[in-house]
Amino acid sequence: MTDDATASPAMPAHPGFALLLVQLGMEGARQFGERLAPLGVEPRHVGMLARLAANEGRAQQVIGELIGLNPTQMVFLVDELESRGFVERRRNPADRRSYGLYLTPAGKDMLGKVQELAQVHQAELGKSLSESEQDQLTELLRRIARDQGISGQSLPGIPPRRR
Amino acid sequence: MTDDATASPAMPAHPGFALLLVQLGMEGARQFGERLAPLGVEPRHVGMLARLAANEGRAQQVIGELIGLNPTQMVFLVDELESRGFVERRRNPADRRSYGLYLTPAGKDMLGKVQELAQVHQAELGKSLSESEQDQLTELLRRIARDQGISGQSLPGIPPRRR
DNA sequence: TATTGTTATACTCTATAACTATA
DNA sequence: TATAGTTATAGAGTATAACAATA
Repeated sequence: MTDDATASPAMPAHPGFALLLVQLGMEGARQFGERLAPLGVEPRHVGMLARLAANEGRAQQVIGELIGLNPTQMVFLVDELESRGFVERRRNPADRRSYGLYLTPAGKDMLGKVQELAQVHQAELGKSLSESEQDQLTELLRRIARDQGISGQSLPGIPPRRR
Repeated sequence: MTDDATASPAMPAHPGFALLLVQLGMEGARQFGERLAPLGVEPRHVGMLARLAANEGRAQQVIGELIGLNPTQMVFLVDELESRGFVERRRNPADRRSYGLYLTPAGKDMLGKVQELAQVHQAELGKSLSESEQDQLTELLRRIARDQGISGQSLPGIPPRRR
């Protein structure tokens, strides 16, 4: 484990919701990653694309701060997205040290596809529950997330800047 | 991420339960790891201890199979637990190539403490919900876990043997 | 020859620090 | 000198393959 983002409260026959959350979170992430693979992107790319869509034109390191990635990590991630044609670096004429990051049309297409995929993924994951049960679940999880300081903008898989 | 067990379905203002599960799973695991730290153990040790308690005396590689760890990983993990005095390797007289693994009294103590900690952890995580809401949540998550083939014995953080 | 456990090796990831070009 | 971005380097983690002892 990296920062050890993995845990296993001891294992009773009927696990509590804390252990279930970890198990389901990891399994869900894994499945989503598999669904993503045919599109030629990985989970980390998706988080970046989504963030970029909301912050077009801002400098690389500024966006890195928002996501919780250091400059080095940003370089590699943006390199990957640029080589795939999803992101464009444009020099800032006012300060030629910095770049503004922009989604290309292909990047926007990809983001749209990914969002569709996310819906399919969630439907598959929740197939055992009725629609109203899914709403219930969502509501309960949102309450926990809110009280744990997890926003809709928090990116899983990208550790928030520590210390 | 490792096997990239992390995902981020694109990020709407009101995230669905699939994204919430990943976010909460990772955050919960992280918090549990922090609670564990003062005891001198890490999440992976805990999963191992729990598995061992249910399989005392079986050979190292047999238990590794159960958990989904290869022989190399088992050596390191058991080394760590042995150096902490929680696990004992005993030669099998019938087949002197293999060891049986046993929890020491200290190991059982530690497992007990960890289980208490897990309860505290879950109480903290669920503090925003009433008791009946927590039961509801647990029930909904169990249904999903069952249909996704996740057993109470599945260890998060230790990828199940693939292929 | 096959199997248990161990050690050695290579590969990936991550984090830190050094470098460049602008300011 | 300070900052944006990049590159280089070192450490941790993981996976594969070679190895010694026993069967």
